[in-house]
Amino acid sequence: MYLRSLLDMAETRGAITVSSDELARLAGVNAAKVRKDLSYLGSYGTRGVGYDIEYLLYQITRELGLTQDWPTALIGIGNLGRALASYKGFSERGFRIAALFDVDDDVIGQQVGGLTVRHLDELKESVNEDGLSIGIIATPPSAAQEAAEKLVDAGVKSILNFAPSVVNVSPDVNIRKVDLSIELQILSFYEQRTQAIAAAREANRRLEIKHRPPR
Amino acid sequence: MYLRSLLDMAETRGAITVSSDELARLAGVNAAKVRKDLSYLGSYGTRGVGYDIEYLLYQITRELGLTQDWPTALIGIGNLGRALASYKGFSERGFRIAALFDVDDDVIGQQVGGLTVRHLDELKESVNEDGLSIGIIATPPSAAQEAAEKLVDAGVKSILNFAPSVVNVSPDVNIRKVDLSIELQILSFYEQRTQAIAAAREANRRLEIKHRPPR
DNA sequence: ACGAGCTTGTGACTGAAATCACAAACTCAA
DNA sequence: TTGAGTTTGTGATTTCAGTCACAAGCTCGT
Ligand SMILES: NC(=O)c1ccc[n+]([C@@H]2O[C@H](COP(=O)([O-])OP(=O)(O)OC[C@H]3O[C@@H](n4cnc5c(N)ncnc54)[C@H](O)[C@@H]3O)[C@@H](O)[C@H]2O)c1
Ligand SMILES: NC(=O)c1ccc[n+]([C@@H]2O[C@H](COP(=O)([O-])OP(=O)(O)OC[C@H]3O[C@@H](n4cnc5c(N)ncnc54)[C@H](O)[C@@H]3O)[C@@H](O)[C@H]2O)c1
Repeated sequence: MYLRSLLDMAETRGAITVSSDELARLAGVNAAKVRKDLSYLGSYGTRGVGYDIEYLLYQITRELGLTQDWPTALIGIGNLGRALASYKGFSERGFRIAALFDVDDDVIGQQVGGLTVRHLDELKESVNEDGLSIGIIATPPSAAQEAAEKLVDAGVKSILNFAPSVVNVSPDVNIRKVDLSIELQILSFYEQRTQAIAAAREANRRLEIKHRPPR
Repeated sequence: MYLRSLLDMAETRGAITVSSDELARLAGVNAAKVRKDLSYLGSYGTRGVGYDIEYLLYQITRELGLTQDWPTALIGIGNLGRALASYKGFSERGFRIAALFDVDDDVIGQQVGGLTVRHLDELKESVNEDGLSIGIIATPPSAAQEAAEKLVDAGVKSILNFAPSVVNVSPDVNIRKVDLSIELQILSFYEQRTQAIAAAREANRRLEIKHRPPR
C-alpha cells in the first residue's frame, strides 16, 4: 500500500519528501504504524524532514523483490484467465505473465494477450525454459489441487489461487488465495447486521410512540 | 471458509456430523478457534459427537446473510468487469449481478451476461428499481473514487473495489478492496527472501569447504 | 550559534486475537 | 447403570499487532 501511495505521489506531485503523517493519510493507516513498518526496512527517514520519496520507493521496491522480473505462469484460460492474461497492470509492477496453460483442446493454441495457450503437460519444460517462478490458478475449483501439484512438481513455490477451494501443499510452498465470494459474504454479513439494527430501532420507535403516555 | 468446507463435505461425503478437529483441518486453522468461532453463533454442537453439518450450514448461511438475495451493481465493464458479469459462482451464493454500468458509449447498450450495460448516470434510479445493495467497482483506478461516491450517493453502503487505488468514503460505508498486484507482491517478497537465504547458504557452504582444514 | 518547530525511531503500553487446557456433556458397550 | 472414550464450550493464558508518547535529531530563521 505504501508503494502504491508513493508511486502516485511521485507521479502527480513535485514533492521530494513525505512525512509519516501524510503517507499514513494516503494509505489509510496510523502514522506510528507507518514509521514502525518503514523502520523494519532500515532508518531511511530524516528527523524533522520526512522520507525521501524516491529513495523510499527504491528501498520498498527492493525489499518486495520488485527490482527483478517475475515470469508468471497462468493456468486455466477461461473468463477470468483471459482478463488476467491481457491485464497490463501486472507487468507495470514487474510481474510478467510469461506462459498460459489449459487442458481444453479448443483453448490450446489460441492467442491470448500475445501468448499462445499451451497444454498443462508442457508446464515443466516451460518452467525450465522461461524460468517461471510464480503460478496463478484460474481453473475450476475441482482442478485447482491438480494444478497446484503440477506447479509444485515443476518447481514453482509461489502460487496465487483464484478457485474457491482449499488447496493443500507442502509447507515450503507459499500459496495465497483470492476468494471473491468470501469478500462479498463479508459485505453481506455487515449489510444484514446494519439492516437488522435499523429494523430493530424502527420497531422500537413505533412501539414507543404507541405506548407513550399522553402529556 | 467454514461454509465452503461444509458445503464441500455435504456434497462429497455422506457424513452427518463433523468434529471441530476435522473442520479445523479442512479450513486450515486451529480446532479451538473453530469451536470459539462457532460458539459466537450459538451452542450448535453436541459434546462427544460434533456438529450437525446441515444444521451448521443453515446457521452459518443465515448469519452471513446468505438466506436472502443480494442484488449487486457492477461498475466498469471492461476485461475484468465482463469476467465478473458472466461468472456463475456468485449467484450460487446469493449474489446476483443485477445491473451493469459504464461511461463509454461503445460499451453502453451492449449485452453482457444477459444484462444490458447502462450509463452510470442511471445508477440512482436503478438502485431504487432493483433494490441494489452491493456495488462492485471494476473501473480504471482514476475513476474508482467517483464510482464509489456515485454508489454511496445512490444509497449503496457496501462496496467491493478491484481498482488499485485508495478510495475514501464516510465511515458508515463498508468498502473492501481486492488488490491482485499486492497479492503477487507478497508472493515475490517471500520468494525473494527464500531465494536469498538459499543463496547465502550456498555461498556459506562453498566458503566452508574452501577453508576446511585437512583432516 | 541557538532556539523554535518539525518529524523520526522506538520502548512502553494496550487491546484483541489465538491458543491452551479442562470441566461438562454426550455416546456406547458391557 | 457405570465407566471408558469422545468432543464441546469457555475461562485463563499467551501471543501479537497496533498505538501512544517522547527523546533524539534534523532544518531554518535570526
Ligand atoms: N470469472 C470470474 O469472474 C470469477 C470470479 C471469482 C472466481 N472465479 C474462479 O476462477 C476460476 C476460473 O473462473 P472462470 O470463470 O475463468 O472459469 P471458466 O470455466 O471460464 O474457465 C476455466 C478454464 O480452466 C480450464 N481448465 C479446466 N480444467 C483444467 C485443468 N485441470 N488444468 C488446466 N486448466 C483447466 C478450462 O478449460 C477453462 O478454460 C474458477 O475457479 C472460478 O470459481 C472466477
Ligand atoms: N483485468 C484484470 O485482470 C485486472 C486484474 C487486477 C486488477 N484490475 C483492475 O480492475 C480494473 C478494471 O480492469 P480492466 O482490465 O477491466 O480495465 P478495462 O480498461 O478493460 O475496463 C475498464 C472499464 O471501465 C470503464 N470506465 C472508465 N471510466 C469509468 C467511469 N468513470 N465510470 C464507469 N466506468 C468507467 C471503461 O469504459 C471500461 O469499460 C482496473 O482498475 C484494473 O487495474 C484488473
